Amino acid sequence: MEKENELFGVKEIARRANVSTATVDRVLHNRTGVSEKTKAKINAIIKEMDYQPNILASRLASKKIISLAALLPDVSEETDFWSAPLNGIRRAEAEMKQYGVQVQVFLFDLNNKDSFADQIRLVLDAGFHGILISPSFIEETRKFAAECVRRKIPYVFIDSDIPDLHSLSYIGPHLRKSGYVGAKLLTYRLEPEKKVLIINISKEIDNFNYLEIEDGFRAYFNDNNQPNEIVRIDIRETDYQSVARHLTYVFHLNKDIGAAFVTNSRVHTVASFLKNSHRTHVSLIGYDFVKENVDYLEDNVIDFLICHRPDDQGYRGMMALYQTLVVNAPVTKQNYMPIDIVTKENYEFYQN
Amino acid sequence: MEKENELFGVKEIARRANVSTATVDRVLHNRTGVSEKTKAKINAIIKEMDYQPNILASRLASKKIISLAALLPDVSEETDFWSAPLNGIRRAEAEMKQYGVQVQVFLFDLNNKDSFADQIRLVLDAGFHGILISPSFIEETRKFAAECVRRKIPYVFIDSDIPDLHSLSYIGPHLRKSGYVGAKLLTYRLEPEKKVLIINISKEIDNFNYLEIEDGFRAYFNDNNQPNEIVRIDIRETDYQSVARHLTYVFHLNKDIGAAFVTNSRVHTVASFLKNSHRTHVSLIGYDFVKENVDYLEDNVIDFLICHRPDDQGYRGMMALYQTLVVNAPVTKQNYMPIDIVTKENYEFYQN
DNA sequence: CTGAAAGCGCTTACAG
DNA sequence: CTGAAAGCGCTTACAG
Repeated sequence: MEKENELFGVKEIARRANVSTATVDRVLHNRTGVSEKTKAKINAIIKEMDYQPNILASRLASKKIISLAALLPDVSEETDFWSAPLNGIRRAEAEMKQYGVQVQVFLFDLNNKDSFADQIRLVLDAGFHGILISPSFIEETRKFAAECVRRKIPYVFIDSDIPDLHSLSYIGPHLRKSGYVGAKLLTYRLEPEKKVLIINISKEIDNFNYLEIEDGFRAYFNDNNQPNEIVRIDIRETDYQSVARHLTYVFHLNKDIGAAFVTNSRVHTVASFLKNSHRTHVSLIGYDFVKENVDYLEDNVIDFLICHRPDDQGYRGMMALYQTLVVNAPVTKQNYMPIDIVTKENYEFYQN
Repeated sequence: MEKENELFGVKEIARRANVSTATVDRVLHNRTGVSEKTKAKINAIIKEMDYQPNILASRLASKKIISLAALLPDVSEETDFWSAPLNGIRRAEAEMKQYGVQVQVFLFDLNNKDSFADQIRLVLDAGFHGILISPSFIEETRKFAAECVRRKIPYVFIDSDIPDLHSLSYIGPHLRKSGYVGAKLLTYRLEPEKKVLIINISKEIDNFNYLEIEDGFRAYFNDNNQPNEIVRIDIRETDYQSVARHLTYVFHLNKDIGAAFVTNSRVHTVASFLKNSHRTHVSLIGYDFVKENVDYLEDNVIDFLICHRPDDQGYRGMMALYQTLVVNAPVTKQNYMPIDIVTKENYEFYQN
């Protein structure tokens, strides 16, 4: 007598199709070596059953380990911002380890384009199954993306996006909107005759991110007919002395600056200047939950910090790779993070 | 010849202890029927190996399904707030299904204490392995907790906490700090001679949550020597007519109210009143990302909404139960959610 | 192009 | 108190 009860999963498919489970497995994973005819029959049954593979069993049986790489800027003296995404990546790693997924982290120097290119080489040569990358330099990233496409390796961008590069997913802020939010906060209590200062502190001349933010910032002024005059300054040296020198000059030229907006995490340098020069009445807004900035929040020199959940970016970036490579589930291409507003009063609950 | 290569997991433990894997399994799960001697020997080996069980294999082999219950207020005409935690719970459910975990949701009427008690009965009688609950009514929750403790069922509170009830975890806001943040935002551009209005709209007279929030709100005024006079009103009927009547009266008595703070999600009712009575110059802050409130954000009547990631609360609440029951990992007892500030400019990215 | 058999690391009756 | 054996739902050589 044959077994009467319905079997589960691949066995049931095999029974119905009158083949072995090995053949079912081949079809399930699009492997070669199955006749079109049996393939069609099996696929029909899979559809009919609305078969959902048991990932537990799959990962348990498969000895193949999946290896993911994460390519991020190193934490530097200047900023520990990137420790947050790294945390998120580690969190994802812990969860995925169970499923036979390994994670390797590669760090580069944000002030050194060559180190970025070098690490890309390393990652590419090591043959990872999926890659998370912070696309800090455009041209190098472009080459990287082309190579990944050629090798069919999925890759995810976090923190900033370069569109049209066919990344599996972008996970990070909508920078333009983020600048828009900055402008709202900055003008919320600003008197109409006061000037507003946009400060851009960066060694990279052509950083597209800051331009996006500034664009959004200005858009808010237009959309809301804000009368305030906007003054803008680019500072190419990031050390305190240089920043202070430039700011002294700007404040000398413009007596009535009521608020300042810094387009990145270097806002603490400006805070330091404002404090030293007794200008803490100037509203100050900038980016990122890093220690130096939080200290100036605490000190009432920085009014608001805008943040984009950096740890979640790392976590979700890795999970996006996991979703494609392990679960074989679809992934959203654009994942804009919330634009969080951090103040002296709520920062203690922000980081988890 | 014996097998030379080291085995993995339970097999290796069994080999070293000279017992069968069944016995190892018994020790691993604290089951009865193992002599103290072998138990000690096995435990020593487990420790020595720093053995980590493979949860995949465990869940796959075990036919036992784990069932979790979630007990939440139903979405009502008044508010769809609770759809967000429910979403998070569903998200958790989808992830846990793989591991043989089932989730069942029980809904009660927030305006009906009896329905809360009824659902508690149902949940308790059904014999779930773990329970997530929104402890909306104190006394009933107290009884519920006692019963769970007696039966050794872990339970998690979300959204609001009742301390000293031995819940596995609380996941939700620090209400006092949340009120504090509200005060900061409310006073940020408030002129010193203006009055501030605290509005409490709730049928429940003794709702401890609102008192916590108000306490934090007032604390900010003290800590920062805010000169503004605070006017306070309790409204026991939640319909628009009643609210409008009360507010008309308060605004009649106090000509110089510059800002209003509503201690819950009914802020949209106040917004509606302010708009209808042409008082939109009054700054307005309240709670929760619900449709009606977002509409008034969009309309510039509500200035800020404070939110505590309701979907994450549901998700993390279920995950806490999963951690104890399936992974057997420790769980943080207090999980304060971030106090998020939502504005017209950033709300579109808030909900995911 | 296809299948029989072993195995992933656990758990579960069942028998003693 | 303990163990042999079967099995969870897949995947993987290996053989044909």
